[in-house]
Amino acid sequence: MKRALTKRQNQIFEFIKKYTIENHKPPTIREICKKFNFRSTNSAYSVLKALEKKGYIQRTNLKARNININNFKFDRTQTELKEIPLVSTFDAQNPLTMFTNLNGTIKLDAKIFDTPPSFAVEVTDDGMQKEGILKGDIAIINQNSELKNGSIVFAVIKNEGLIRQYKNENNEIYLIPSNRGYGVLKFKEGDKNLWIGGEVSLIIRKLNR
Amino acid sequence: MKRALTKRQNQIFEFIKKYTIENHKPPTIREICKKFNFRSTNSAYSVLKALEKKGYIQRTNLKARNININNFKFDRTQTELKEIPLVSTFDAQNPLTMFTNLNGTIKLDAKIFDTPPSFAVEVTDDGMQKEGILKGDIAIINQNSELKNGSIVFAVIKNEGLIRQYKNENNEIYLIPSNRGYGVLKFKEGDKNLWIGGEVSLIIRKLNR
DNA sequence: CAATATACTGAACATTTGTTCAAAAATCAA
DNA sequence: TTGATTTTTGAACAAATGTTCAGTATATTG
Repeated sequence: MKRALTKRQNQIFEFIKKYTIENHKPPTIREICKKFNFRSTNSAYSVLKALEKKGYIQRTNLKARNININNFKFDRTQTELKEIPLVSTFDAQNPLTMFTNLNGTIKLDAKIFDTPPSFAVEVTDDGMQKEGILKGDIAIINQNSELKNGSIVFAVIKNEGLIRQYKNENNEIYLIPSNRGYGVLKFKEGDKNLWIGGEVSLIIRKLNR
Repeated sequence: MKRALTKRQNQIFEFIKKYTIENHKPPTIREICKKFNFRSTNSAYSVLKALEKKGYIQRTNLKARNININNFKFDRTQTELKEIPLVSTFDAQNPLTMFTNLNGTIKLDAKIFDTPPSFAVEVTDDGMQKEGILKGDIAIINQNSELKNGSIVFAVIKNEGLIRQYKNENNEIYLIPSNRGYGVLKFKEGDKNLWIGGEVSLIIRKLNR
């Protein structure tokens, strides 16, 4: 059970939340001081320490604006949330433009991942149907995991995104569907028209849509 | 009209947006440098200046993490988390005992549900494989939704839990697998050995276990 | 072509920001 | 009351972060 906050601690905690919402970033210690007319930075600093001790925020030392507000007020277990963008436009030659037109974000319990995911994408075809990955599913992609033959990956071909099985043989990359109705795609390593976004680490399907 | 960005400027701009979404604060100049393997902080700094000049961001001098993205939509809606129990023992005659021996809990972003879910359960067989529900998946169950013929449900038969398609005809309940290797189960309505836990509203699958 | 913008390096410097130490007063619970 | 926690001050220090200067190189544009 989380310990209750004192009046002052709550004032400062509320200010931090408000500031973060309004400014898209947490305040610095001195900004807190200014708000509450503190003459010493330690006034705010010690309250931050108390908030951290009581589990309301998390911080890492020596970083500017490093207040992370814990979202779960009623939880005993410290749950870390990972917020990831849901991408909807693709460009193999400019993968980063994907993050311009977002379809919102998805928050996921970080503890269900071994390594943090990078982004989410909606599955657009039934090419991996036999693997149980269906059109309309949300695939969570891990951008940094090492690709092995057999990995299920998210690949962008020109302006289209696909989920396929990955195979690299003799500097040729094969994108293999599990469903016979779809063809195997073959690329030379380094082909500018192909970008492998990463490995699929999680599938989420909402039923009854 | 905003001037177009160069490739590099766009890469960095997109990184800033992604970072901000994920971390609820903009990156520092040195964090940008690290991402792009810049040896000089001025590499990132000068791009920031260019982005500002072209009207994509705004900055205030000498402040840490002082990047404000213009016209950027932040999803600041307070995410409500729903914590649901992951059940692992079943008893059709005493359904509530399921919640005594929990296998932990799962927290999910409430906004992805139309109606709040009741509990989660691990799928124990491949009886619904053709529906893309595989052994080992986590099924999120909605206890209160109305059952229709064709609904995918979680059913407890004696001490076993199953995911099946539901059909009620002439006061007989049929539990129908999608996979031929499994048989159709038939029960009289009111049979104490059968308890329908609810409708499956979400499927979560972790890959690479 | 010349001028301008872009893309980087490297090193210093200035400012902001976080941290620590010492201390005192106020508040609160046992 | 006593002791622990909280609240605040003040000063100094350490680390992070932003800024500037000088220089190289390439591409772009009028």
